[in-house]
Amino acid sequence: MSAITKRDNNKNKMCCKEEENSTEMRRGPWTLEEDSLLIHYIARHGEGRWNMLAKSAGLKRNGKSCRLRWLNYLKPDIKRGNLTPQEQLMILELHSRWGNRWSKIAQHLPGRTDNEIKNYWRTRVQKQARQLNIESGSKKFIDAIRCFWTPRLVQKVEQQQKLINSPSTTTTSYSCLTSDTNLNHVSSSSSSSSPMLSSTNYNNNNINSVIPNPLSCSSSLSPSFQRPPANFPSNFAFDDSWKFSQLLELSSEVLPENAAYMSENNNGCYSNPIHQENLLAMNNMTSTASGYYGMDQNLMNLQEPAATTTTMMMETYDVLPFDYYFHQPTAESDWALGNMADTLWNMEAL
DNA sequence: AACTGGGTCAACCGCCCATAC
DNA sequence: TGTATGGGCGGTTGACCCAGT
Repeated sequence: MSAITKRDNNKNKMCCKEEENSTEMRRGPWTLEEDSLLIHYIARHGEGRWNMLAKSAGLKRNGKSCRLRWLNYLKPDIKRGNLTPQEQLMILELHSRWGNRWSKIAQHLPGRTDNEIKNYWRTRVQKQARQLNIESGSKKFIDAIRCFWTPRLVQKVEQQQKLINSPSTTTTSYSCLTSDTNLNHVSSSSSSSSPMLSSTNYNNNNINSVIPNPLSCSSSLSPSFQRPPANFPSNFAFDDSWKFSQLLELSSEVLPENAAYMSENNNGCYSNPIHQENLLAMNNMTSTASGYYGMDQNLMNLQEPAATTTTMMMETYDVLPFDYYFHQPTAESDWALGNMADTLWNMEAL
């Protein structure tokens, strides 16, 4: 049932309450009349100064309530309906970067509100974690997302693209996350964009090679973080010509099978030395380290993105493919990967 | 038909920060 | 510098829906 219908159901109830407390601020569900007042007032005078706006508009609401109603429900560009796989994928990606920074995440999902994303995370993602009896934010949870849910969503996106594109073509335009301008604003002043999320062409065969088969995932993975292999190209750099397919090709050629190591801090959180020792050295770029669900951001020395939006996004996304590539599940999480494979792979999108 | 338990999501709460004075 | 106010944010609540019994 839509919120409007729900609101209508409450209308009589609220009206009665309003009569009782006519001099007090109203609370609870908004009526159509209130919505209309707010919409028309903002259309004439614009947003902001919410307390004053509430009074001027003749609403018996406090400013915060008006602001919330407008931003989460009435604003014209609010997108309705279920989150698409692309959007779900985006949320997983961005949450891995920023944690529960819902408003920040919402900025990169046009038409979606922080409240909606927060609800999605709590009702879908955390629910799945509970059902699997794993703590959301735990390492097992991270592995589950990386090894199963994300590839599953990527596959869904891929299937959608196949439907859109000619079935005869062998190369798919992986533009899922920019197709509806999700990231256009992110890299607005630069031609560079997220390796994982950018509009990038890649070969279907390579896609299949990096989407782990859940049933073989745990057995084929090294039990810890991996150093970049010795033959990893030292001149590899993220720049405008960077293509996701490059990494996919590398993944099949130089997937490290030894020199595994990991570090663990006092809190049992894993730090990723790759960022400090290798990626920084190789690519001379800013480490964003944390990136992983539930990690202590102080311990991980998470730096808030700098100055411009473009810079911020480049800095934060650049590491992503390496995270997915090198940050292999640990031995302790192998149980999860093995035991959860069937459950997760058969699971509908979050 | 009535009840129940779980899921969803709009709305609220409380805290924090920035700004004005 | 201290205080008041506005606004933003993440966490939580509770009304409602719906499927199962």
